[in-house]
Amino acid sequence: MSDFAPLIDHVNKRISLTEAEAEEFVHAFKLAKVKKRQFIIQPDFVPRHRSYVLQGSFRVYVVDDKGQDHTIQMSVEDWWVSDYNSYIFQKPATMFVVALEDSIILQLAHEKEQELKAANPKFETFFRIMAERTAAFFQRRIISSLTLTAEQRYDDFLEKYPLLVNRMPQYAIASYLGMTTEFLSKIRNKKVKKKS
Amino acid sequence: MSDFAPLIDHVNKRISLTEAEAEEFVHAFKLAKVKKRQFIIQPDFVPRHRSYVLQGSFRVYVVDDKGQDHTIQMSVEDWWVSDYNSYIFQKPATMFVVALEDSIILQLAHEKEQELKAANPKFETFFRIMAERTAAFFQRRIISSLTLTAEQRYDDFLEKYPLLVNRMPQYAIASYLGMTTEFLSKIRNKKVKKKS
DNA sequence: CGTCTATTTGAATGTACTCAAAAGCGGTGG
DNA sequence: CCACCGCTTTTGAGTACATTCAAATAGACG
Repeated sequence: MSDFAPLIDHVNKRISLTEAEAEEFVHAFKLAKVKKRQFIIQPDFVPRHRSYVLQGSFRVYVVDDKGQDHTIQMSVEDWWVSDYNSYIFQKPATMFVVALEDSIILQLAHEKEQELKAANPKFETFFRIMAERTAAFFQRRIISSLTLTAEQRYDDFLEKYPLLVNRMPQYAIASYLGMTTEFLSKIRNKKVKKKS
Repeated sequence: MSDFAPLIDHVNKRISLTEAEAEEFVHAFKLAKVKKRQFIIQPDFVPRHRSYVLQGSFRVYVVDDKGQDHTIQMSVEDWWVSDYNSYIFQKPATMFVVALEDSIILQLAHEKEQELKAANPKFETFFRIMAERTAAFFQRRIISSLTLTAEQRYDDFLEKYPLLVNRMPQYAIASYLGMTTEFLSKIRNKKVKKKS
């Protein structure tokens, strides 16, 4: 039961549930343990779940024609993780989702999500709010990629996600911000010099 | 009444409404005519509506520190237009939304939207689907900005929105794709030469 | 401790930008 | 209906931000 407490809190921040509703909601989820370096989503397979991270961290990335990979999302505790497009539309994934540490997640199967939404309009509201926030989040990222230089994007990232900086590998952050690992390294090094 | 037909069709593609529901839905909207170059959203004002475009076209853009503007969205018939973040969270806008042609829109006030969602779970579902598609759309754009070169992004745009290419000014397309007008002009010119 | 992976460093290169000026185009008024 | 004005697009030269490639160093894990 206590495994589900963080998820219930998470949902209650967005809509307010009775105890029975909370019970019903979390009951749709399945606890899963994932080892470091294990993939929970791979290209060409239809993602059957979206997952709420209880413990650990994940990286979502795509690989382009040249074999370079680009981080689409990083997830830690209290975040969700999936190949958004593919999960929502139940199409074959185009992304990899890999655990960066040993992790524990709560998985919601796509059909269970449909049942929840059909069963109670409150749940429908919850997923609507989730989607809106996701869209808002993505849009902010688009704006930052259009308006900022590589160094500014990194500064922005530092400010918004100070905790992620020390937890995620450099190459993940660099490719999330749309630059090479080498260039991010140079930016960081320049900053260290400036401070002294 | 027939003014609302395209909107009803639009909604019915995503959820199915009875006639009475369709009536109730569109009744929340207000028809507005907008002259070319007129702004329907400006920074610092809280956007009171989101708008469905019946006729005409709009450009949504932000202006950065250096005074350069970046197109966030372009909208034509059967699309929605707003400053997404600001409308959803009812915060002061950070974007400009301007009519590129004389246009006709159906405006939905934020409080009316809340009433619709509260009145009928189907409407809640509709807005959830809208938000999901918006998020999916934004994510595709993030991926293209991370993985493609300027020329590839333009090719991609040509393929996805052949109709917009001839209707939108070059500078709008260029800044939507994250490049300068000059550079897009050079890309286009290079293609013309190749063809001959 | 040794191996594998991640990060740093440097030099050469490239993609896309800046700035400036010319050309093209469309709308408006005489 | 033409001529002009303002805005958009084109063109070119010089430049900058960020990449590529290669090699060295540091760090993590078994």
